[in-house]
Amino acid sequence: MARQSGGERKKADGDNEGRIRARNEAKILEVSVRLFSAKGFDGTTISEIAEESGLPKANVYYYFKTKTAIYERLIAEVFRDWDAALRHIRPERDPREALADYVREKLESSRRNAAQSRFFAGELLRGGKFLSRRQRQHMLEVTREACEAVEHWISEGRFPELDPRHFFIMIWATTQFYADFAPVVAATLEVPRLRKSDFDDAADQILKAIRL
Amino acid sequence: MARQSGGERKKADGDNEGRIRARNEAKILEVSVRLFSAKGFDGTTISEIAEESGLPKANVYYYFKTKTAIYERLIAEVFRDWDAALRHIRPERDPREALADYVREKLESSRRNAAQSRFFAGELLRGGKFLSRRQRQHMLEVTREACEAVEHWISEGRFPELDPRHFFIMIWATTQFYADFAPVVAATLEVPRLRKSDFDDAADQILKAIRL
DNA sequence: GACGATCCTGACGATTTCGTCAAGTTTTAT
DNA sequence: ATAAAACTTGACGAAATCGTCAGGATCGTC
Repeated sequence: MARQSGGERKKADGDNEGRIRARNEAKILEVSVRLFSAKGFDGTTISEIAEESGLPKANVYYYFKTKTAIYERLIAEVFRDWDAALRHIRPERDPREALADYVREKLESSRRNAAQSRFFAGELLRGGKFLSRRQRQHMLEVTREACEAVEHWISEGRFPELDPRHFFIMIWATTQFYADFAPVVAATLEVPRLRKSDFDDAADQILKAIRL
Repeated sequence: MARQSGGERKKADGDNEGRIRARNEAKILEVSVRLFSAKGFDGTTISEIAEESGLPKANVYYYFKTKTAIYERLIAEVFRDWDAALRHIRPERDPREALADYVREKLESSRRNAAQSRFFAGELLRGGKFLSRRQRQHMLEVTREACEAVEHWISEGRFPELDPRHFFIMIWATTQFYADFAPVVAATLEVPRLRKSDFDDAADQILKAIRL
């Protein structure tokens, strides 16, 4: 796609060209991810989304054909960044450093996008019915690659002899937990609300707890 | 089978005394926990619960005043067993053994009661709004006690110097993950469905991965 | 065998939700 | 200026849901 290069900007005297759609869709999605993550698919109504977006309901339907369309769009968006942090896991890197970067980035991104993270967790908890075959396939491939990197480390004796798949499951579970179940974590840590420093502590503790 | 205890029988020409209520409530709860865990509170309808219970809807309302009442009852039931496995963590035990027992029991119980586990996870994911103050308090106390045991081990140099609270969060997160996000785990392990042996492997790998 | 308690049930009403529509307004391009 | 495209909106219809109710069926006990 990316043909028709050269001048992307047209006239654009003000700065509105197709902007209205972009702005309104963004607003709807932003509100939706929060509501879906807090109340689930069925618990969220379009009227509510409309209200919190500052748009009349019929206008929401102008931008999205159905409630499911909004949900699917969100899945796709969240999924786009799913494996971002995993890119740190590469065979040529130092295992310790790579892992530290990975854990820190995963924690930080789930902290920053807590609503997205919870939204996605909720979807997976229900079995991930909205995930397309293509998306599942992608998850699988990325995981395989990361496992290969770990196996490479193990073969060189730079990493403990663990099943990399279980190892990654452990890391995912833990890093997700802090953002997704924040109230439980906060209660456990006996703080009113999780702050960045709690996430930093988490990263340190996780890395320290794992045999490396 | 083969029950028909020693002195259990009352008069009970048949064996119905208050049994009908017990049986029907149990059936309703059993169906509900499955449906709630699969579709959430709002996504589950009373008609559906009725249908799958083999009862007419009005009859469900005879046993439970509202949908919320069913949900709250389930929370209470699931919560009753929440800390069962934690009882293995006691200061006088050997840390390694205690932890092994704990991890194994937690994994096994979430495997055996997957629907309950997912149901509870869903509730916590949404912020645990249905948990009573008393229940939260109980969680906190039990956690504190377990942390004290770990601190005791640390003070004797029998355990790595970790923050026990983060440590337990890590264990909870990981053990829950296998049952709650079973489809993701199965995909990662590249098996069609998780079996008991996968959970056993998980326990071994978790215990092996943690620095002890 | 009768009588009170427990259990069962079809039909119903009030409300809410999704999604549509047709008619308006604003923006953009020529 | 003008016409097409993009956007906005109040009102509406069909369907689903929660929870109720009044009366009938069964059960347990004397």
